[in-house]
Amino acid sequence: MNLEILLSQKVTETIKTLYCKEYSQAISFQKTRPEFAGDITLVIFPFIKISGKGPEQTAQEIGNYLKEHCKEVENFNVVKGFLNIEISAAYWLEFFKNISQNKNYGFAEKSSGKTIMIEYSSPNTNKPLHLGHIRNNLLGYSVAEILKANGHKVIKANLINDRGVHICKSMLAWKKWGNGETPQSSGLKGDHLVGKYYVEFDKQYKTELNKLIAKGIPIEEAEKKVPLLLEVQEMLRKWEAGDNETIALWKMMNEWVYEGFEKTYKALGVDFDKIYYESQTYLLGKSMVEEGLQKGVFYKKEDGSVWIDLTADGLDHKLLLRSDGTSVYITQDIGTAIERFKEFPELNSLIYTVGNEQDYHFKVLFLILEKLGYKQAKDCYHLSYGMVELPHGKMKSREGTVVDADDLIEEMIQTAAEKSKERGKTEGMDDAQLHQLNNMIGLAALKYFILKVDPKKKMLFNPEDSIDLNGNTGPFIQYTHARIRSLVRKAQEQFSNYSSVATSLPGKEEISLLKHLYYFPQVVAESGEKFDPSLIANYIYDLAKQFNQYYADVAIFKEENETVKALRIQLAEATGKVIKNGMQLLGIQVPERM
RNA sequence: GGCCCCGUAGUUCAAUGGAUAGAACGGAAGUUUCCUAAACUUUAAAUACAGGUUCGAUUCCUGUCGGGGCUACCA
Repeated sequence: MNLEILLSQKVTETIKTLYCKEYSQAISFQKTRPEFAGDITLVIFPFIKISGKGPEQTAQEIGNYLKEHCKEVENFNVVKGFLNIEISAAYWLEFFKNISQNKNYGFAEKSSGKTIMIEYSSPNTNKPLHLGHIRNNLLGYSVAEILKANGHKVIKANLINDRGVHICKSMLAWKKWGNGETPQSSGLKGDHLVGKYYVEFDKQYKTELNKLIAKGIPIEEAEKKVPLLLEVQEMLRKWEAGDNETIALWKMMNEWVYEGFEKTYKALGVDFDKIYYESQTYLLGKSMVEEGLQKGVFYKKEDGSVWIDLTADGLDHKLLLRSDGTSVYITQDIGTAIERFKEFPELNSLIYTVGNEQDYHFKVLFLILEKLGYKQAKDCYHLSYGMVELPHGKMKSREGTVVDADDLIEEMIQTAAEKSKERGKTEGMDDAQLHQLNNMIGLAALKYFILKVDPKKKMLFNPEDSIDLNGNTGPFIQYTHARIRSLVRKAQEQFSNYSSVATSLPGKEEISLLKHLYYFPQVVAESGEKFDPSLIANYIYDLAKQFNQYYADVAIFKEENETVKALRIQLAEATGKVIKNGMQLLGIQVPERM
């Protein structure tokens, strides 16, 4: 049984017996700080009103009672208002027997019966992916894995932003200045080729804008009159009208981009169950605007544009349809959401993995869905993550201040390869194995670097210093795993008996590792509730660190007592398993040797 | 201007309202006849400022200062 639940019951019983009062509130425990003896700590302050005594005396009394009446409690000590409880080695041994037999330790055993759709990635098809997208993809993928581990049915969705004025910008620039360049003719990856023209558009736009400003036209007015902008708007109208030539160009360029994305996704190790295209959902959004108008939720201005008044909810007026009848971002999102409600009536939750710069957008979106009468609006959740910043500020695709995803992945693999070579511990591996290992290590460094940070917080990436491979990093954890596997291999060769059930009581060092393993299921559950992979990342790091300490302190194979030796090897093996399972939830693979 | 988020060692990150605020990198000093030194050990170094709430505040509230985002007929 779970230790906290067990002790909670005992404490409630204790209070009742000692002080003749019911304590109905939840009793909370915390981990005992390492500088004190004990495994788990009860904070006494909430009980002093009931006991009518000082914290130390209350703690003594509760501790005495627990020690006498609870066989799991071996001993206790009191420091100020804290009751530090030592759990018996016998309890830890029982616990260990359970986890070493459970292959999926930490993961939910039963289905929760819930279905959750998580949307992530959602790229625009006008430029290649950059570091910001990497955070999005890794976060979305990891949260999906974590939710599965919590017993939910998960649908991973990718909504491709394949249409809109930004897409037309790349198209127009290519049409004007591309001279028929293709991925084949240029040797460029498709998404990079298209991105090149997106940047080109911006460059030309600015040139034209400056010409207008030089003529003395006020900036605000000039911005709307740049010929290139008028052309691109015309192109969007043609696209929405189904103009053959425009559609053909659009299809061709989007195909280039998809081929490029496919490679990046594969390199990152992310995947999807369901792909949506905005080009196929925006019309539904438009019809929803009609519906909203009829219901009186929306209103139309004289110029024909459609709006919603959200001032009563503390927000602003929001545009839903342009005066020329074309749709905007939120129009499409309304359509997509409603389509999903209809397609998956069983959906318990719909999670959008999108950066926090869109907090306002999603607030508005969910409010509109609610006002349109969709009760599923309350099941929608914006998984809002912080931006990845560079030392000089935000990344901007148009201005070319981006860290390209493909470049960064390649660079990390290179760094890993150099380090592997330098260490020279991989002899006996053929080229393919070595390549696979370096891939694994390079990606672990990148993924862990991003996922160890609380998703809600913005994070900084400095391209000048490459991502570390030592310290609190993915490769550190991988290394610990490789060491453990090496131990286990050796045990299998030299000591065939090691896998028999452990019978030796764990010592102090073993218990501190066991305590750590004990918390894994709780961490998986909490990270699932909070949609926060960083909890798992930090947990695994602490576990690996603790194991390395153990490894340095205790010589496992030197131990003469066979049952003690067996316990240690099994403990190492269990630790390796938790590391592997935890890293899997982060989308990170761990090697058998490195 | 309005709304939202954030200020923790030199740097990058931790800390359900709990004990002496943890790590990593970088700095200083050590550990290899022993299971993988991508490791381990020791060490210096931080809660922007001012109030409030309480047994107790990095955490909650108010204000000041500083940073970022949104406030587009961009997405």
